[in-house]
Amino acid sequence: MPLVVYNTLTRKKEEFKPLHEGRVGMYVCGPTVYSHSHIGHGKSYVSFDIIVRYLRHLGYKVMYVQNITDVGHLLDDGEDRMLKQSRIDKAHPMQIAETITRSYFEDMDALNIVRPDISPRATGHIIEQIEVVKRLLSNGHAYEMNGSVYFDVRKFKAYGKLSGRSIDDMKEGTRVEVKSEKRNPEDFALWKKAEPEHIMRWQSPWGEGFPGWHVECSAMSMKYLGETFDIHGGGLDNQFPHHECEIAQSESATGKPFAKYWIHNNLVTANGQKMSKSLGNFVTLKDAFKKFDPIVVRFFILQSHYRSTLDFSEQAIEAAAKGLEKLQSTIERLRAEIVKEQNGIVQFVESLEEYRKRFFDAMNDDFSAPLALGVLFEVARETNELLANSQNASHEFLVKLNEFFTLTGDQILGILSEKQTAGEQSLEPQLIDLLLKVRGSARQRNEWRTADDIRKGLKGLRIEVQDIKDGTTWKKA
RNA sequence: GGCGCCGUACCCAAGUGGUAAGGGAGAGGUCUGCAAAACCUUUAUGCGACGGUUCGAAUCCGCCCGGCGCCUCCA
Repeated sequence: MPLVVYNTLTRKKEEFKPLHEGRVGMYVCGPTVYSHSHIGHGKSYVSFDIIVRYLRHLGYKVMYVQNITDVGHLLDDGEDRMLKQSRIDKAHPMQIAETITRSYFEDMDALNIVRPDISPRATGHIIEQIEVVKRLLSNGHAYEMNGSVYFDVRKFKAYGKLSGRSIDDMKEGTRVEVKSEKRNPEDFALWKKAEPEHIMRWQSPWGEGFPGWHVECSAMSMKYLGETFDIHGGGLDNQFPHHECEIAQSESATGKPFAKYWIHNNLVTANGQKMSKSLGNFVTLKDAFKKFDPIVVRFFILQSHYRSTLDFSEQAIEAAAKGLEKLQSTIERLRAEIVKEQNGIVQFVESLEEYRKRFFDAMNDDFSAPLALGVLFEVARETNELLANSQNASHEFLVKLNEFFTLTGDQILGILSEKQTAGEQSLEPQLIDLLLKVRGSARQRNEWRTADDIRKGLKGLRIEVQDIKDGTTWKKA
């Protein structure tokens, strides 16, 4: 089964075929850096992380570009997001941008998200953006008005092809306000004239100003990936107008198709309502990490498909935490067992190859991580069964199993990291082992009080002790 | 008003024409000094309601009910 992806542009699943053999150019809309990321951002970037990891697993050389928006994102009242935050925090907008950018990467790293190859800042690409605007002016797709430049939407016939709407449909009931400066209300700003009090300003052929929000993505994606590239991703809430406008201005500027595949991830809801900064019903990743391991958050996100909404609740994420723990403890036991010499012959009822096939079929079907996870749980159940009678297992098979989990759970899904290699053995585990040895002999003498005290004491230090068939294991809680 | 999505067990969530994955919670059991883990068994004659197409529908079509998203701030 070849990889198929759902393309928003065609509204159906298509076989994935990159423009250039073996290579994939991928651009994903990054954050506007004015406040800390929340679970919704987590879902978005975890989803695209899976896509990048999987494409790389398939052997594609992926160039992954994800922008950082630090200028030009305007509010309803026309104020720049960054400027508004800088006024609130009494800080320079670039201070905010820097702080939040760092915070963003911190959160993404915690979620075990592979960093983009390039994270271009909008303010670092003013020249490139001006170039796009100039091209649009010279070929008649844009017009200048009092120091601002607007895109003439009526000149781009295909406007609406991504979001499936027509300009005429949008007229009724929209929030579009008629600004006298624009020829048509649906036109959007490519470049805005800076008022005297506006701090973020750059010199341009049309006077001092700043770029519009949409143009940064066109300029930066084309700079690093070429005028036509493979995948453009982003949140569903950016499908319109942002992505529609990107297509309009890019294709008008170059005369070439922009992105071949458009991938949109769905949103996180809380009590059925979209989690968003403006609604204020969001949980920041930093807050979530105080209660849950970041990998639990990642796992929670992967339990639903990227194109489905995911309803966030403590109950749901706690259930996820337990599920992940089950999976992790299976892997831990497997890896502990693997170092022992084993001569058994017993394997699974269903062959590992069958499971492998089901896993990759799931991933090939529009990156269905939830289905793939289901397969991992089934393999884990069989593995546990095998390990319960470990003398029956063949060493060779256990190694194969470990390879399977490493490839699928660690490399592709990013939730089952390989145990830290014991390069620098710290004192801690040695002390714990020593303590457990003492406890073991106490148990042999039926001194249960001592044994229980040690177990209780270690639990207080967040170390969980478990007695198993031939010995005692421990893990950090 | 326009465009679009969703409704599957107590909770989360796959499945998009062949007879309901997976996780959590609950119940019973095996193992066990106790605890924990693990394993086994069990929990939806039914997928919002009603019609229709079909040998066969959660899946396709129609209508209705309920929820949500976008329509120039959002991942």
